[in-house]
Amino acid sequence: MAQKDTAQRILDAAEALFSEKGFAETSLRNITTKAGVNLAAVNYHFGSKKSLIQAVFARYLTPFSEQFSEQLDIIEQRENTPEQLLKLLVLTLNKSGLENPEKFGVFMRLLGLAYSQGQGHLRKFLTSEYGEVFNRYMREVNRVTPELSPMERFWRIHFMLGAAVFTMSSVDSLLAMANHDLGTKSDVKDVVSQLMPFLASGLMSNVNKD
Amino acid sequence: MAQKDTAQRILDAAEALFSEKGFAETSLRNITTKAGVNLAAVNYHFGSKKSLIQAVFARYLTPFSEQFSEQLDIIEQRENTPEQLLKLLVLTLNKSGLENPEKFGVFMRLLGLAYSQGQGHLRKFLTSEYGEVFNRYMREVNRVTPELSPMERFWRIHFMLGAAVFTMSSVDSLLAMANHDLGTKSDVKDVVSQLMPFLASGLMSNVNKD
DNA sequence: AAGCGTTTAAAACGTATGTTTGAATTTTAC
DNA sequence: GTAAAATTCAAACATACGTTTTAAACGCTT
Repeated sequence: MAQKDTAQRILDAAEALFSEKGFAETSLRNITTKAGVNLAAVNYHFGSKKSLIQAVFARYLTPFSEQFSEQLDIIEQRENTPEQLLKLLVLTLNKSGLENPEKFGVFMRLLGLAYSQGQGHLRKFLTSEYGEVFNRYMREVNRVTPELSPMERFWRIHFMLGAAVFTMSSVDSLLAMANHDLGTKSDVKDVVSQLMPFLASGLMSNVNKD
Repeated sequence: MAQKDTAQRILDAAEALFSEKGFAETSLRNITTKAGVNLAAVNYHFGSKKSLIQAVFARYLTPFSEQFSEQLDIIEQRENTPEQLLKLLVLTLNKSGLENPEKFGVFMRLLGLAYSQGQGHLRKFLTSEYGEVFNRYMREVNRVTPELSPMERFWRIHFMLGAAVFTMSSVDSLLAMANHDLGTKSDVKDVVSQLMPFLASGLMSNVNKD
């Protein structure tokens, strides 16, 4: 293959621009210019803009879901706490190429976009491709929260998802704001370590734990 | 004025389409067709698409922020609890034309879009127009959570914001999903009454309250 | 080094967008 | 009732988009 990394360059440029401006607001000309490749290269390597969007997600999610699946094999065979289940998530994120805080923010922003700008084709692609692993995780959540009614559990999960995705989507700008206004020097790790007890506390709200 | 409600019809159509598909994905031709008005009417009445977007937000936020400001006048002169401050928010929402659960979902979805698809001009418009009221509310939050460090408070507020906006953005489809899967008959009111203790619990996580 | 499949390149295509125009129409005001 | 102003309308404008096309350049195998 001549200059094998053209597809990679496109993916890099696309994910950066998507996470900054969204899918519809990012043109193929934007992407190819930033990537330093010809306009037609996108359609040559990926077929269409839609497929490119899916490929951007797949590059993150495929290694993640593989790692996650392995971890699920383990924890499915032991008793766990809600905190452990949360920790498993961030641990797996760190193990699948997302240890870089910058990459992590980009990924979460893309995840947020998948929800807010979900273009139909993306929703279908994600659930058909990664739905099974997600369901396995949810089964574990059920196991560790037997005190919650199905309705309570359903909504609290979504509250948690919202807090995580929403905050992490703009974690860089929020960090800049916080560090400026409060004179601190926090980073993404600090935010995550604040987020987890928040989520755990919300999930177990009104549940007597002793 | 000839047929005074043309601007209103445009706003109605625009807010519905924006909340469904986002700003960039909604064309002026979409909007004017749905509104049953001429294409040029948007530019005649609002000047541009950007101004139309701002007008859609203003129609909700201006009455809300007025109501909210009055409520702040009251609670600023007494001691409050975190729960009361939360309740004040949903109470004011109900008092400013958002008591209709359907409208409420639309508004929250727009709010989510303002974050994820924030087009710059929107961010500037919102902070310059409603920033002051927001700051007054934040000052009250500071007062009722003296146990929290500024950093803890900052992040927990954003976690709460995320949980609320994210969930309420897609509250209709989530409700449909929940009611179908769990065989329940919940509505938006029920979700809000589940959300509030979740948020309060997260906000006060690790704070000894006795 | 010749040939062949793969990749890049420039250009054009068709379509859709936001906006502007200028005339027709309606409403308002006197 | 008529002139003036405000509004509607159909049409065209210029621009940007995703995609396709055709030819040139490249890399590998023989």
